[in-house]
Amino acid sequence: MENKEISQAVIARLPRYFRYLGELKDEGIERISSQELSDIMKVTASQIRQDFNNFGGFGQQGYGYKVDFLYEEIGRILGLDRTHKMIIIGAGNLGQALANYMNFERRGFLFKGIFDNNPELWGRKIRAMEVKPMEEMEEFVKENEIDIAVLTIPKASAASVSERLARTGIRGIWNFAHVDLCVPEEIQVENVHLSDSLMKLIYNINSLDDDGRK
Amino acid sequence: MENKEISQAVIARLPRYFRYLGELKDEGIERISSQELSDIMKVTASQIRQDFNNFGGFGQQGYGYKVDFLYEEIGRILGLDRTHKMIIIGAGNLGQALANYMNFERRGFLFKGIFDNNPELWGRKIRAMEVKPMEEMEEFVKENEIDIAVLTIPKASAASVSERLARTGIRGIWNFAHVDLCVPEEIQVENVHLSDSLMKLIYNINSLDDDGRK
DNA sequence: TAGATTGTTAATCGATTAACAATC
DNA sequence: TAGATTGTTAATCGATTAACAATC
Repeated sequence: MENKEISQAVIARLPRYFRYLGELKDEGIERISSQELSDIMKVTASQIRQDFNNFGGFGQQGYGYKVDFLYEEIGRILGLDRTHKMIIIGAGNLGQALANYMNFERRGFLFKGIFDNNPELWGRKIRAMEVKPMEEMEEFVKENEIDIAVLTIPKASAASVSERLARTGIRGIWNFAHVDLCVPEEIQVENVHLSDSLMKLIYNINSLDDDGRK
Repeated sequence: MENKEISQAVIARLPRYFRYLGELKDEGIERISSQELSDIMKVTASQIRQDFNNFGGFGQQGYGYKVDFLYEEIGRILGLDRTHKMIIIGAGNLGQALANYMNFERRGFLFKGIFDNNPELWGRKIRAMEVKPMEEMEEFVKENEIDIAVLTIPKASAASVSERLARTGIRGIWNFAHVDLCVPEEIQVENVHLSDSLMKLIYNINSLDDDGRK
């Protein structure tokens, strides 16, 4: 697809563009200029044009961007035109919450299985899926050509589970465990460290009230 | 506390330092140099020293850093030496998962209430807390001096709820709703956009397999 | 004291913003 | 054609890294 390495800063902004364009589309808006989008999204028009141009010229001089087309293109860039098969590892509260979140399916994220090593949970149904024992994980990943594993397990077991996953040919790990995983570089890891996020919020709250303003 | 504005890039790294230092502490390690920490954390020693020095000199030339002391200091900087009162708005799967996550309490994050506008959930117990109707939110925040609201509600209601929250004197919003909130600047917002995170993972997976390597 | 390692300044790198020529 | 707005180059800004003097 794209070969010139795109910076993670740009990639991190794509889903937000995608979200706003989707909303514009739903409102029936057909065209938008970088300046108008800039006003709505509170980022510079310059950045918007730079970002889009990393992937080719999506606009038209003197006219702007076709909302529909741009939305589709960004979706394609993000890989949302394909489906992705996922399993959840750890059927605790968070694992179940993610499994039950319908909106992921709308975007082509398909939950195929959920695993836990607590026998009490085995067989319990979560959205058409039965919780399976961890022992069955490797075979399941291979048989069902799973792309992504969602790790919602305690930090203590994350290292060993991710090693096991690495040997199955999985391509990405969405990691909610509170550790940094160490996996071969052909496996992508996206971390969601919730407590880090909360700590950042706390810092910002406290830094604000010292001098009133920021 | 600190007045010279610290960049968000630095602040975002603090929780990770805190985590590694906690682990070192648990292992009984007393001192560490920026170079050793660099090896473990895979960031440059230079960055580590720069980051710490934003908040004052925590080390000692020729010796390094005292793990214990540094851990405490970073905890203090992040505000983890105080307690923070929180409510959860939206008692769906995610709201319940967060409510049940014990580890937050260990760090001084205290869940004081959980609200939902679904009458079927009212009165249901989640960890010593009864789910309350949304109508009681404002009064509850004021009476209990709540600092932070966790928004685990659908995007459609996020705007109106955050407006209501803004009038209660809340200081921060931990936003899991998939929209950008618009609140007065004295209220800090920390977004956790799960689907954005997942899209980023998808992009990185796909960008990798085109040319084998990155 | 000699050795080690910080704190801090200077150099580099990368990302953002500004400007404008190209062009629809 | 004239006006608008992109695509893209150049300028700026900020963050990271390197280097080294200060000092424990």
